[in-house]
Amino acid sequence: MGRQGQHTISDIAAAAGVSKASAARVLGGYGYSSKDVQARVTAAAAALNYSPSRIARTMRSGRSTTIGFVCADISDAFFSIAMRGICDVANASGYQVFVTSSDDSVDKERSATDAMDSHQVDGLILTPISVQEHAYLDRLVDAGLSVVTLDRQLKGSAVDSVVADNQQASVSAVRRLIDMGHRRIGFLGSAQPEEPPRLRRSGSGLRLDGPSRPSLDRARGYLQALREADLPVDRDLIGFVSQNEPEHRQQEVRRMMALAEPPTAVFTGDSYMTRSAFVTLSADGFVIPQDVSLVGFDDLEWTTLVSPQVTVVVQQAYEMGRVAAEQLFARIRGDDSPPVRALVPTRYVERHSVSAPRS
Amino acid sequence: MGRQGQHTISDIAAAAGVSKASAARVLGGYGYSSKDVQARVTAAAAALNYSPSRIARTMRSGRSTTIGFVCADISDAFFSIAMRGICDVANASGYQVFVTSSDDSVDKERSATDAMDSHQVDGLILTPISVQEHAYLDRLVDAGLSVVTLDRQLKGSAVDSVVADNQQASVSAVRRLIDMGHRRIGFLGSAQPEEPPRLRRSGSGLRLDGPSRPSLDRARGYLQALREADLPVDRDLIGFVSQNEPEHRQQEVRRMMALAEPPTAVFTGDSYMTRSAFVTLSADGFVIPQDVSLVGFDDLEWTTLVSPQVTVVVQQAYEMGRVAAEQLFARIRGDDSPPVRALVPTRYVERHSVSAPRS
DNA sequence: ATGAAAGCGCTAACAA
DNA sequence: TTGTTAGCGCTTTCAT
Repeated sequence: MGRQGQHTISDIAAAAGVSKASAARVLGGYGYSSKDVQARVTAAAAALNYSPSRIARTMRSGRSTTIGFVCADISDAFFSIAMRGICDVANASGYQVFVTSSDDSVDKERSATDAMDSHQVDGLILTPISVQEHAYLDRLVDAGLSVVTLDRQLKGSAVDSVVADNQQASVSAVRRLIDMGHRRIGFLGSAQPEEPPRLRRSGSGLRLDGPSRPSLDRARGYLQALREADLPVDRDLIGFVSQNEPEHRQQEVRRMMALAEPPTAVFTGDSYMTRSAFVTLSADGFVIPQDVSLVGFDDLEWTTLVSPQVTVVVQQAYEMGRVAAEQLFARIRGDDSPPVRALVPTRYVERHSVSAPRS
Repeated sequence: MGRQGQHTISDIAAAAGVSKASAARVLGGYGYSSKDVQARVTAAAAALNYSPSRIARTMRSGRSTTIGFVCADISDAFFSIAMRGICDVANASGYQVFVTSSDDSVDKERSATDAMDSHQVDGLILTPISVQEHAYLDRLVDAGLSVVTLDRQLKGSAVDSVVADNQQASVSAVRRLIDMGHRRIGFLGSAQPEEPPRLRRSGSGLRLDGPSRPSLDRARGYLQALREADLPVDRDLIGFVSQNEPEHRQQEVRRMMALAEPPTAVFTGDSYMTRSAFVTLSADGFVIPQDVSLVGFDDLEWTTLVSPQVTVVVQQAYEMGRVAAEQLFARIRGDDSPPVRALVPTRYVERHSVSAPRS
């Protein structure tokens, strides 16, 4: 009897009249054992309601059958849905999963990953804050830990990543607006304060430098769609709001709509911006879509309950979590093929916030 | 060097020129050690970037510094927000937390708790499916595991629970409607298919038998408010919809509004029912609140974005998770006072879906 | 096919 | 105050 009255493998072995090693072989499902021994051990385990100590197993084997998920904020809808996908895959393989929120703080992220490492997780899924600084992660990877990043990709690191097809999704959404006749289309997105977006002239248009990030890739898709349609890019029609200055979102919407030539359609790069745009436009008396069309990112419940219902590009959060976990388990099982960058498709859901521009 | 190139306490001891035990005392922060030894061990640990193996520590000490959270569905807003509260408390104490969704399946709940037990969690927070059958939980509790239930209470079990002040919140909300002049108030709630609510005549009114559950306690609050105001209880103004028949929600709203004397106000017992009521009433041409007032439970984002904004009773999910974790840690630290039933207050947020009844 | 024995990294008695 | 030693429960050689 070990941990608080639980039976140990020695109890089972004794009850079955075999050695610890034989009992372990049957219970662990490895090595050789005769039918007779199998039956006796199985019976003894059932009779004593035996459940192996995963801790002892981890200690000895080095594998814990646990993984970790470190995201910005588990109470955020996107992450909690992705978490569900991760858990479903993990649980199906007998794994348990640890979760921690990093609040977009590099320190918290670091201590979370370190803590999980000290619990010897077999793998880690995370949404890294900084796609630039990841030395501490590389150290874990070098030490043999399997890592998959979700929603973001590390720059210059050889870990797998799973992201939505952000740029292509944005190209399609903006192209759709162009096809309907819009010529002045605004883009409103968020930006990481630490790694602000840098727009640069490039020939006739603008180019967006820097690493791949959902917010930036969506802006890139916007620029690409304009370029492909030979439409001019107007710097005034592009707005980035720092994530730690949410009060600026409304200001940015107002600035854009107060332009001498305001946009006839607005494409927003994330759910917060979509919400701000919808609320601000409505509050300021703009009728959607007659006065201005709106296409947003992410499919939150409210987008179907307001009037008009909002046309959105949907990120498949559950699917992204599922794919990330599948990829992680492939690595845990020993797959050592080159790093992959999985693109999870998005869906364009047309509702009622888009129409052709007024004459 | 142990687990994939990590240093062990022996490495630190050797580097510091002391015994394993001394190094352990310094690193583990227990027992006696001289300043000199402390300094050398700390320096060695820092130099070698040492991080203790929590697995080995758990093995030896029996405490894992992990807890588990088993909820119905981690992608649900209520649970993911509660999870955040749990994590914040746990992480502040150096604990990691496992999460699993049970999908309201007794089998999944059972296998999830068993799995967590085999990982030797120091405590468990869960939202039990059945408040009646909990033999397997009692077994874990008897074996010394600390357990706190969240949002639901086990009937006839001595474990701590943390729930919203459902009945009182409902009394207040319904009383507010009564004070505004409403006499015919409808109640619409959800019910567990396995443990359906049983309404029974009791004197002049109706009584609701069965265990304490959020959905039932809210209905009880509704009944209590009517009773206290000496208003008659009309069975037709009470509707329960089974959770696995969501399509019946709309039917129930329509049935009630089609009554010869329809309600002038509706109180809904959960977020799903609130949503259905809002959508159905709007779709059917009822103007809220002129034709019918609406008070809902839970404060989801959409309730502030629709028109009219919905008056709600807010459950403080984060706070509930926080309180549950605090209680759990008190038990883990050895508190053996009698079981507590913590009531987390709700907030009544008046918005624009309520007014006095028409004449 | 089975058993004996070593040992994963740490903590906790105990001895010095 | 410090060091020695014995395990926690399991897996994994290595013999048999």
